[in-house]
Amino acid sequence: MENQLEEIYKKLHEQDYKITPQRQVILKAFLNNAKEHLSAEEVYNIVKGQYPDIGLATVYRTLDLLVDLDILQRINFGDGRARYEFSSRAEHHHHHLICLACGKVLEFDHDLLESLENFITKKTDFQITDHQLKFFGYCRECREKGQEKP
Amino acid sequence: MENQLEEIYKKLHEQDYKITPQRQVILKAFLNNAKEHLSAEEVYNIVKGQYPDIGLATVYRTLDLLVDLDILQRINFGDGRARYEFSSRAEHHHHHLICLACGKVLEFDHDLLESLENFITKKTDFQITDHQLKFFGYCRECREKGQEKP
DNA sequence: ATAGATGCAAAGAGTTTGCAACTAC
DNA sequence: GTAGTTGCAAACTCTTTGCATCTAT
Repeated sequence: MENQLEEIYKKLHEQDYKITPQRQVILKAFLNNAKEHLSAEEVYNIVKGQYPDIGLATVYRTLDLLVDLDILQRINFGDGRARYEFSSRAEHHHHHLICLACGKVLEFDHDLLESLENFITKKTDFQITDHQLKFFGYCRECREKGQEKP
Repeated sequence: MENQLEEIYKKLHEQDYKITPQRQVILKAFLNNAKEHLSAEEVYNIVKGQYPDIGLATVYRTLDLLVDLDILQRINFGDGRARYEFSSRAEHHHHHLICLACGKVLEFDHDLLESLENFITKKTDFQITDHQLKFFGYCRECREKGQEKP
């Protein structure tokens, strides 16, 4: 986990990007909240604690950079804002279970979509580099606490 | 195809929604462009031809209504705007192949995700009602016309 | 007749950008 | 020293909302 940060710094260095304190606190926010899917605003709020002068624009620019460098992956859960998680986590493929009642996002590990990818590429000549599989439904907690949403 | 419209009108009637000319032209826009994944603005531009006084807000309100009634399904392809397709098409499940170079969205028919849904529900106690599977990559045309994006 | 629907303009939310000041290298 | 980065505010894009007017039933 700690040398994940070193590797990222190295990657930034190699591409002549500077390792600014702002970028450091943003990366640490993701490391410290590895189970979350943080939005730009959530990152901003976390990071303001350690670096109060940071601007929201810097957060957006850093997130864009990290996505370009394939360090973060941008995901959209349909709640009107982009969310981010480490790409390295996406490599051991997991899928997202999005609760339609409370909006919570659970994860489910599952690596068996490669065969489908190969099949599709064979059939359609579309070269697949990545996939995202989302399931929508209702989590146990929401089903238990009343049937507001069946 | 034509009685699909009748069914939708019936559904609107049953729920005491009025069948206004604006709603009619919007629905027809989707019927006439069944292969597209139209955005609100695209619908607006199509529909202005037949009904020049229509407002963009009406398009948004109608799309919301049709999503609520499960006639349309809202999809997000990561291009910063919501897109829509008939839910009935989603029922015979197909997945979206999104080209990272040109943004084109191809489709691939495939119905075999139910077993995975059942497996996940069993494992996690998350009750799944729907899923969305997107593949990202490069279409043949973009691969052929130069390797701008490898 | 009347509940619901519309068009317009203004407001909101999320994100991007121009620019002068700053800083990691 | 300098190219790259930052914070701020303004701009932009997509979407939603308030309200007076209109209309399908």
